[in-house]
Amino acid sequence: MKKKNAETANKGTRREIYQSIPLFSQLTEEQLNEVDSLARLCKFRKNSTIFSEGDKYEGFYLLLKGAVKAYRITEDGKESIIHLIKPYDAFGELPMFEGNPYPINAQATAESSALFFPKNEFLSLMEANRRICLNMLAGFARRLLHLTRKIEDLTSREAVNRFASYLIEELKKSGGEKKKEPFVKLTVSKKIIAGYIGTVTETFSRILKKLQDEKIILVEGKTIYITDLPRLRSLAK
Amino acid sequence: MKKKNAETANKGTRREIYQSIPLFSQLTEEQLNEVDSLARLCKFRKNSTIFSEGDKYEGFYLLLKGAVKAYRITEDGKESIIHLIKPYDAFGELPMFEGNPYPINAQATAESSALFFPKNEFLSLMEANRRICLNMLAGFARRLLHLTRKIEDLTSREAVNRFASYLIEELKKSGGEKKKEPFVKLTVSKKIIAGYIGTVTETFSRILKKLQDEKIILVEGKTIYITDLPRLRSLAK
DNA sequence: AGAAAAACTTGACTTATGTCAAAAGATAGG
DNA sequence: CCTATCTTTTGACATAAGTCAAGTTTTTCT
Repeated sequence: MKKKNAETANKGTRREIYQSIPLFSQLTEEQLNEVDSLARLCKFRKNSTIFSEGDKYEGFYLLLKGAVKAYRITEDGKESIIHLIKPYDAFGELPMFEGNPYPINAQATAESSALFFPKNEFLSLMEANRRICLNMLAGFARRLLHLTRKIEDLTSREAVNRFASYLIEELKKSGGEKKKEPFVKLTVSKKIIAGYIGTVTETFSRILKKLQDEKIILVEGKTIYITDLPRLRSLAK
Repeated sequence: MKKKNAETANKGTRREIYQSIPLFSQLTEEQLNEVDSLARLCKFRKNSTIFSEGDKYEGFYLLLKGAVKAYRITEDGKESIIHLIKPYDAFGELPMFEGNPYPINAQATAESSALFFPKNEFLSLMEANRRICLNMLAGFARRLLHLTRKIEDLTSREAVNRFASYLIEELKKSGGEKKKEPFVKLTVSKKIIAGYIGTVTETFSRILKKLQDEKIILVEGKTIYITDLPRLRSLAK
């Protein structure tokens, strides 16, 4: 069966995966083995819910493949996207330290697989491993900084600028910055991106059109070619 | 001299202060002594800069008295307020774990005093004290959650609603929720609050007027009386 | 392949909110 | 106590962006 294959394949390369994740970097072989012994592989079909706001907290996840959106539903029924989770990002670690239920919803926006780390076991591991504590603190600090920047974005700039920032960030992540014809492949729907940059699909659609008219980007389905990186940069400021 | 007085007075009550701060709660007497031996009392005059973006990281602060704003200046010269720091809040801890300079500016918006904890000494203390690590993780987690909510606010709601949320939060903090005539005393200028809720003074001024016209609040200088808490709550949703 | 459901685009309209300008109030220093 | 500075208010105006509605395109599923 295909699934079994994927699973064993993953097991073979887990070591490498762990080492590329900030949370577990700087751990010894032995410590990585301990970490690995806690991990449980989970698969999620597209659109399936991983956890919901208010669910009893069980532990956190480390995305291996696919895409996950972390979101909340506001009182007036609108969806607010907090985070777009990419492979090798951890999610759902926040409640581990305060005994509260999950504070947000997590849904797979594509066929995904993730490692699950159960709360209590992981906490014991942390008790014994200061390195993991410090790494996790560093990870939280980085995220706090990132959110801080996002707030800045939301208050001080317009949707076009926020999208420009988003594109450049994505470009960096994919390493396609230096190519002569840089492009970004959208891994999630435009609706989700719109939500993430804090606007609605209609406005997002108009932004794409405007940027195309000005020959800054070229949209072909889910691929966005950046035809004028300097100007995109200046929009992102 | 007056300063000396204040200093010794603070020293006498530091124990209580530490115990009321989440970061240091659950520490033993002995551990608190260690913490205290690192702390250095600092005074800041109104409008003085505590640290600036890009400054070499030295350590973090714990505000005892006064008020501090954490902010950044965006490319186009506008100020984006990230955090309004109140007594017993810690600030400037983020870079401790990654060796980067201060990522934001901190300025006293009133006569303030704070305890300073130097980075390296505090890190050694953390090495020895898992409890502090876990408490700090919990603190970071709480702040991440808080920022998350703030982002939600900024994207999905209007300035009036954000201000209603702000007022209710302040009311909670001051414990004046149950009084028959609840009120909030603004500790910072309206300009700063406007920035914090993501708008400009003019809009903020209009919001105050509108809420007064609707007999939801009554503004008297720096004091805001809440005359219709249920309706304010429904605005905050 | 073909139908049903999503996802996306486009247009017309409304509105919250930012900007500029000017005046009124409040505050602090000499 | 008075002047200079800073904060807050008010008005007029411009505009980014949300909403509603109706298409069009793409994806998904049988």
